[in-house]
Amino acid sequence: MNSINQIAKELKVSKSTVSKIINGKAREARISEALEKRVLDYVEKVNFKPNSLARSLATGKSLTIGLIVEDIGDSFFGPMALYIEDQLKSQGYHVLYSSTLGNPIEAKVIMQSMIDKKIEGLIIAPTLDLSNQIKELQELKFPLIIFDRNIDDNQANFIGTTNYGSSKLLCEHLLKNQYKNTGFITIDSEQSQMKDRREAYVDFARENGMQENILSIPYETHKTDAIKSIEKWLLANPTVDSLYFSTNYLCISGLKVLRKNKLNIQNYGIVCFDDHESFDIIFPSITCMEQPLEAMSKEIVKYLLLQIKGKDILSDQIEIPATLIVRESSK
Amino acid sequence: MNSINQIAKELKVSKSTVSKIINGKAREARISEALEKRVLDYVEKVNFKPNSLARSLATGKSLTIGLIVEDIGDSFFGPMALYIEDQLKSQGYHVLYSSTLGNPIEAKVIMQSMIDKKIEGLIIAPTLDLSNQIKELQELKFPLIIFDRNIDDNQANFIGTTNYGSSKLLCEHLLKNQYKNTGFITIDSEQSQMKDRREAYVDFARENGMQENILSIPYETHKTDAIKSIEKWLLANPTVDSLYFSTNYLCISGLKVLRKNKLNIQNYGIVCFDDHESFDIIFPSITCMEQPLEAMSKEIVKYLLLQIKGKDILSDQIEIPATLIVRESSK
DNA sequence: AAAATTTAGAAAACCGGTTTAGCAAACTGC
DNA sequence: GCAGTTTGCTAAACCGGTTTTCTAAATTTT
Repeated sequence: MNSINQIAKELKVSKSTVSKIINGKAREARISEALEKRVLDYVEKVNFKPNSLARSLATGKSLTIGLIVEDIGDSFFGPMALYIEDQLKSQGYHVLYSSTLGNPIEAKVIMQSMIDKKIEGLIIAPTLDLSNQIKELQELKFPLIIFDRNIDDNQANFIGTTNYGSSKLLCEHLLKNQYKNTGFITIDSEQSQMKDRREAYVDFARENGMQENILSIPYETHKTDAIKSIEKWLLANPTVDSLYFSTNYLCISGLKVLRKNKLNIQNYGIVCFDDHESFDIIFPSITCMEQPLEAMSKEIVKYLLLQIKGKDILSDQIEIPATLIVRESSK
Repeated sequence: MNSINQIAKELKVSKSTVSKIINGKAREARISEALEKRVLDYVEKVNFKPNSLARSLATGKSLTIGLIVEDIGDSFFGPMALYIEDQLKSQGYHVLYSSTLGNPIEAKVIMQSMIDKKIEGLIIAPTLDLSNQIKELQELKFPLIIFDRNIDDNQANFIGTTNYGSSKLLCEHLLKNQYKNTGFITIDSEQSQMKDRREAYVDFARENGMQENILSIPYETHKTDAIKSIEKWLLANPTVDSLYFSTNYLCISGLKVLRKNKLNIQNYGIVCFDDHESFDIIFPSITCMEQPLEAMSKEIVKYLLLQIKGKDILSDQIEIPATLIVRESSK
């Protein structure tokens, strides 16, 4: 390994001189072009790369951003992470990411560990129970973006989609298509995006004198045997004429149930919050609200950089509209 | 912010003493229990967290692993990343990840940048054209795992699935079910996993005197308008009685084409390499080879840690069998 | 031609830790 | 009771950079 010290020794110049030249500050440090060239040539020759840990320690800049999601393998967070990374990369930043799997204890450990690593900003889809940690960071004026789901009484920058409004649009869409008794299948989560979707359903039902049929599946089981609960519930609620799934994976579970029980999918109106790769290849194709992934990721990066550059913490709460994609399942 | 220096000054002890106590080396450094307690209490009180950049610089250990995939938003790499992260986390490591999107130039930049950040090991699904960089690392005895697709003449540790063998099994499966003229739809990629799958198809066709029908879609277009090429090709090859898609997203594109053209999916036998969430909710459900994601990620982490701990570079080439999942589409 | 500036680079301090060497006091052995 | 050890801790060197301060020589000013 070669260090700036060795180079200095080899060339019989001072390490500060080498440092300045490497960082393109030769002119302002009034270093002769001859020496500059000599150093740069040598650096090139031995393929010297400065140790970025040392550099970060000295400058206080790590050029690293933390990204904490629920599950990087998920069809929402995975693509979001890709977009975010792509944009941050073009600004010279690296991404240190981690998945919480919804566990607040794990989330706290991850946050602390990232901060210990001197990340310059944090983008987080918070688990429940993270308010204190987030507020601490915010008081320290630490660049911070909350996304996807909000926390109570949030003073930090938030970026997400219009969960309440879009959820109502989905309900409305079903009613317009003559579905008058919608079942709402969701997970039992107090996360804001889930609460908003549910509230909109409830409000809509009340406003229109409709029956409220809600299946709330415990959060922990949602990806394993949610199927069983849905099955039981569907059989117990034969009068329901349409189904609104609050997430795409619940919808997929629901579709499996319908297939398995040889229930005719076409007898139901089906809508879902969030799109999925499979929704337009199956029959009937599934009507859904498509979240604005790219637009959200752009705002996230934009606001984070504003905070980092401006050293001013922002508290804008931004909701980008989702798009209703009408397909066969709701006709 | 508080540093070890400030703590030392505050408590009027030497910083080396503080360092040793913080690192649990009080006993072996023969520091009295009284002093140890006094320091620990103070550390607790001011909530001191050592600067991990400084620590890494001093110790040469960053406890960070680089993970380079093609696309973190993909249904193969996303879940793989989750598994890998999860296991590395339990060993105290962090993950610095990045997506190449298949671009070798980008890949090189990412590799260099991760190395500059003093990662302790690298897990990479290489793009083409990365042999030199990889060999350099390997000569430096740098802990390194190649996964998913291999590189030519690889001397480094490789972990993937049985692409050739499993591909043959898929062909065999179709033949056993009386499909005698299979079309193979793939991307025009020289990556090893793709080459292996294609070769198996070609070999099988020759061994059984079957016609070879291959559609090779240019890599760049594969996720955007692959659909058009598939459409054209299908219409131009009416005698094909079955379709073997070399990846799940190609299969999804293919299914869209079939639907769009009102071609009866059931007239074809369909198989696909790699499973997908949607394959058992659509009709007909799709027969596929399921890659052993969890098993592969376990081997990856196991071997990487062996290299890191043992300081011995391994060159085992490991292929974990994929599982044939028979569904309706091939009956 | 002496004083004041400028030039070109060296030296030193610092970032915040770890690690090795050093050292006075207390303890042991004979 | 004095050398040899052990104890308990401090001081200094180091990791590999950046940044501020310093200085000798060259130039300019007056």
